[in-house]
Amino acid sequence: MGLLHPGREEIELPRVLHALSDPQRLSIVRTLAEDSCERRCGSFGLEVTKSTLTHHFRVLREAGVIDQREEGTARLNSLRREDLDARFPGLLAAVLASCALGEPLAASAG
Amino acid sequence: MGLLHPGREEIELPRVLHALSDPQRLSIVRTLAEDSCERRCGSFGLEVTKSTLTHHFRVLREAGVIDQREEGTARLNSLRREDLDARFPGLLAAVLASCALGEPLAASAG
DNA sequence: CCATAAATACGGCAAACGTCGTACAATGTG
DNA sequence: CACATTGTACGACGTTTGCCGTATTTATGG
Repeated sequence: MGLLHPGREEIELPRVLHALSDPQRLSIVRTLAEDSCERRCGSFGLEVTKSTLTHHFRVLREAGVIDQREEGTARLNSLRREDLDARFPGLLAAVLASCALGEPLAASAG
Repeated sequence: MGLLHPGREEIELPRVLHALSDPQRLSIVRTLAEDSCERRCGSFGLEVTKSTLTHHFRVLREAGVIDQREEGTARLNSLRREDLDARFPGLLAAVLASCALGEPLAASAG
C-alpha cells in the first residue's frame, strides 16, 4: 500500500487549512509539534475510535501536514515541518502559537 | 437584523481556519487585505450566485474574520485585522503571504 | 499454529457544506 | 408610483464530513 504523500510543491493552502480546522486533528498536530519525534497513531490520547483516528490521520497526510511511515504493525507519524515552512512560511508557527493559548492538550500518554 | 459578530475573545481558531479553507472565501479575504477599505459584497469578482456569496460572507463574519456593516442597500465588508492579530498573532499574515504565492486573485472590479 | 496488537478497509449514518433558484425586503432614482 | 440595485431568506440538491461498528490485514510473541 502506497501511503500517498503529496510532494512539497503539491501541498495546497486550502487543504492544509481544512485539515487544521478540526479540533481533533489540531490536537494531533500540536502533540507532534511538542516533541519532534515520531509517534504511533494510538498514542495521542484522543477519545475517538480507531477507525475515526485512521480517518483523521489520512486527512492530515493527504493534505501534506504529516508524514506517515510504516514500521512493523505500527505507523509512525511526524510533522512535515520543513515542507510546510518552505511552502507557507510562518503558517505552522502561527497556528501552533495560536492554539497554545486555547484549551490544553489532550492527555497524551507517551 | 442583528448582524452577529463574535467578540474578539470569542473568535475560535478551528472556526477561523475552516472559514479560510474555502478558495472563494480565501479570495474574499485576500481582496479585503489588499486595499484596506470597505467593499460591497458584489465587488469581489467571484463567479457564484448572490445567495452563495451571502453564505460565504456569513461564514466569514460568524467566524470573526470580517466585519459587516449596513449602509443603504449595501453591506460593507472589512477585515478584522486587529482582532485577528491580537488573538492569533501572525496567522493572518502567514495565510495571506502563503496564498499570494498561489493562483492570482480573481478579477475584482473596484 | 494461535493469540495479540496496531492500524486499515468498508459500509453506514446523521450532520454540515457549497451551490443554486426563487422569492422577498430595503433603499435609491426616474 | 414603478423600477432598478443590493443583498437576504428559505428550501432544495448532491457531496463531503466526522463518527461508528465490524471485518480484515500485517507483524510480533507464545
